[in-house]
Amino acid sequence: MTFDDLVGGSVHDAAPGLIGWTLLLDGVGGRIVEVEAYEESDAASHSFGGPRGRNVVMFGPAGHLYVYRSYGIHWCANIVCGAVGHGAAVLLRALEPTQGLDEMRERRGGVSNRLLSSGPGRLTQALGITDLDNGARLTPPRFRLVPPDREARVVRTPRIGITRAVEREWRYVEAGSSWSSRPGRRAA
DNA sequence: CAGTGGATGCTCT
DNA sequence: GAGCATCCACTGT
Repeated sequence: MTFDDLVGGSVHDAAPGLIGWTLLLDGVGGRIVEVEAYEESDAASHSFGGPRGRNVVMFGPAGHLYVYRSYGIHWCANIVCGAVGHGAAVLLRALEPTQGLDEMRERRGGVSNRLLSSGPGRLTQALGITDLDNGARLTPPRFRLVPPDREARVVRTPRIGITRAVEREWRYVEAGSSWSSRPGRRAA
């Protein structure tokens, strides 16, 4: 399975399928251990109601980044999925840091390894992703996506921090990972 | 451990 | 003017 095939299909296959892939930006990053799926028919999604304003990238080609500002302070990054015009994306919620830890620590203000990239806002800060990357293609030389070297076991839970469509269990976490945004809690 | 509240800017009503 | 796809510091067990 290539990255293009994975993200080019349904976001509901791409989201769990991305667990275990390694994301690198200029050689800094790690294993994807937590994501959430969003799509157009989903009241919690920025793409709900069609392409307007900040969400237009979600309706573009798969394999590009959709970056938005969260709570006025943080950046959050998504991988656009599915066919052009469908408004689907996978929110990157946590990485297990594997490469460039010194650089991540510097960008994150010297926090512990556990907090380097375990959370959507932390992850973008650790990798240096900002709105300048909105719409960027996830291709070399800047970005690299490396397939899993072993099969990841994935568990499914409700999404975090939303108030609408809360009954949809579209959050996916690597089973047993201590690098998710809330390890040690329910369905980490 | 759990719970609360502040920071801060963009989108939508 | 309200409401966020968040994080951190602080409080109280």
